Amino acid sequence: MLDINLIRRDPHLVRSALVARNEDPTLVDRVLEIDARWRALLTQVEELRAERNRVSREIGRMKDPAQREPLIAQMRAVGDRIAELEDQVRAAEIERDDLLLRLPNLPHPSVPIGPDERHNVIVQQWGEPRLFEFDPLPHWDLGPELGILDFERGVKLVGSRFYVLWGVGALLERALIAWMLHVHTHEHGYTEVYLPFVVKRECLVGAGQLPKFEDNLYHDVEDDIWLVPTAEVPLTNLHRDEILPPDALPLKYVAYTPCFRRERMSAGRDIRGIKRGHQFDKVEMYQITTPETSYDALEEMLEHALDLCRRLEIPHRVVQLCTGDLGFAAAKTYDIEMWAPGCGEWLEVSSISNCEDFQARRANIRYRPEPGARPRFVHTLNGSGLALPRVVIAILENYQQPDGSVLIPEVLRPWMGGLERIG
RNA sequence: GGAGGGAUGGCCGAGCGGACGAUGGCGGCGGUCUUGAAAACCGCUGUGACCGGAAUGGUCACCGGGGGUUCGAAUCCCUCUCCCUCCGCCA
Repeated sequence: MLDINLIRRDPHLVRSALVARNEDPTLVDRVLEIDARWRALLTQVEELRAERNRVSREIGRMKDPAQREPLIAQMRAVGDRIAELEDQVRAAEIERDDLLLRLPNLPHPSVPIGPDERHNVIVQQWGEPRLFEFDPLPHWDLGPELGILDFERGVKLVGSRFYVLWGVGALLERALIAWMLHVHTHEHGYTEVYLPFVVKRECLVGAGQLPKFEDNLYHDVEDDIWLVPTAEVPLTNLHRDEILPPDALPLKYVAYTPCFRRERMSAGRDIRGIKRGHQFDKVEMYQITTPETSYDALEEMLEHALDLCRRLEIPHRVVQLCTGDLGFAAAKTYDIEMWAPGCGEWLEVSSISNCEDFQARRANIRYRPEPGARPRFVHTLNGSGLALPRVVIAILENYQQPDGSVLIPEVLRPWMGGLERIG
C-alpha cells in the first residue's frame, strides 16, 4: 500500500508511476477525491464526539434531574447525528482503502521504463549453453522415459497441470530442497522456518495478493482459509502488527513450502511439462530490513540465489524487470533464468524483489530505530532460492546423455546417497 | 466434538456504568545523592488518525475482533476468534 500522505503531497509522482506500469493514472484522482470527503466527514464527527464527551461528563456531575433532562435529550440528538456521520465516514473509508489496496508499488528510479517484458534488461550471464552432439530432448520426454515423471497419474488424481514424481525423481526433488536449505542456513545466514501452507485472508491482503488477484488463489470457502501461492505470504505475515525492537534487523528467513496457483490467467500457456503447474515446490529467501539497507540486501539475495545456480553448473542469466513487467508489490526485481536446451527456452527459476515498505504498510510491520524512538515501517524483500520444478527441468535437459540417462550434478550427489546418474 | 473459565498498557495485575488511556507493582529512561556503583528518593514511560506552518498545541479513537444498549461503556448485552482446565477422539 502506498502512503496516503505521499499521494496527497505528490500525486503527480504516483500518476507517472502508474503510467509506467500500464495502469490507469486517474485512480490517483479518485483516491484524492474520496480522501478529501473522508477527512471532511471525520472532522465533523470528531467535533460532535468532543461535544458529547464534554456534556456527558457534565451530566454525570449533575444531581438535579430537572437540569439533566434537557441535556440528555439534546445529547441523544447529537448521538443520532454522530451515528449517521459515522456510517458515512466508514463508507468513505472502505471506498478509499479498497482503491488504495489496488494501487501497485512505485518502481524504484533504477528500474528501466518499458511497457512489457521485451524491455527487460539482461544484466549478466554465466556459462555457455552446452553443445550437444545429439538432439537434446525436452524434459516431458526424458522424464517419462526414465520412469521418474508421470503426467497421466497426476491427471488421474487431480487433473491437468498436476504430475507425479517416482523414485529417483522424487529423491531429486527432496535433495534439491534439502541442499538449498542447507546452503542458505549454513552459508548465507538465514534461519529456516517451517510454515503453515494455508493462511487466513488478511495475510493475503498483507502480502499484496488480495484484493486484486483472487483469481489465482485456491480457497476453502467454508473456513475462509487460503492455500499459499508462495512462502512469501506467510513469511510476510510472521511479524504482522508487530513493532520490532532496535537491533532486531535484518531478519533473514528461509522456508520450503509447496505453492498453489490456479493459473487461470495462463490457461493454455506452457501446458506441456512441469514448467507451470498448479502445485510446485519452492525454497524462499526472505529479509526484513531497515529502509536504509534494503537495496544492499536485494543485491545480497541475488548473489545468494546465483551461488546455487553456479554450484549446479547450469548456464543462467540475470534479468532486470522493467516497469511494465514488475510485480504488484515490487519496487525492483531481478529474475534469474536457467537455460533449458530441450525445450529451448530460458526458465525463470528465481525472482528477487525489494517491496520497500509496500507490504510493511499493508501488514503493519514496524521497527523501533532507537529505544524510545517512534516506530517506522520496515522494508521487506523476497526471493526464490530456487523454484524447484524449473531447476529439475534444467538439470534433466542440461545433464542428459546420448544414451538417454541423466548425470546428477556433483553438488547434489551427497544428498542422493552418492547416486551419480539417473537411468 | 461436549462442559466450564479467561483475554486490560513491554510484563504482572486492579477496575465491573460517570473526570479511566486506565490504581498499583515490575521492567525501562532521566535526575538527586555517590570517587564509581548499589540502595533510597523524585520525575517520565503506549499506538494510530484528523486539524495546524509549527508547538513542550488541540481533538478523536484504541482495555482480543465486530455489533448493540446508554446522555455516557474497559465495565451491561449479542456474536466471532484465540487461550486455559476437564471429558471424548486421534496422527
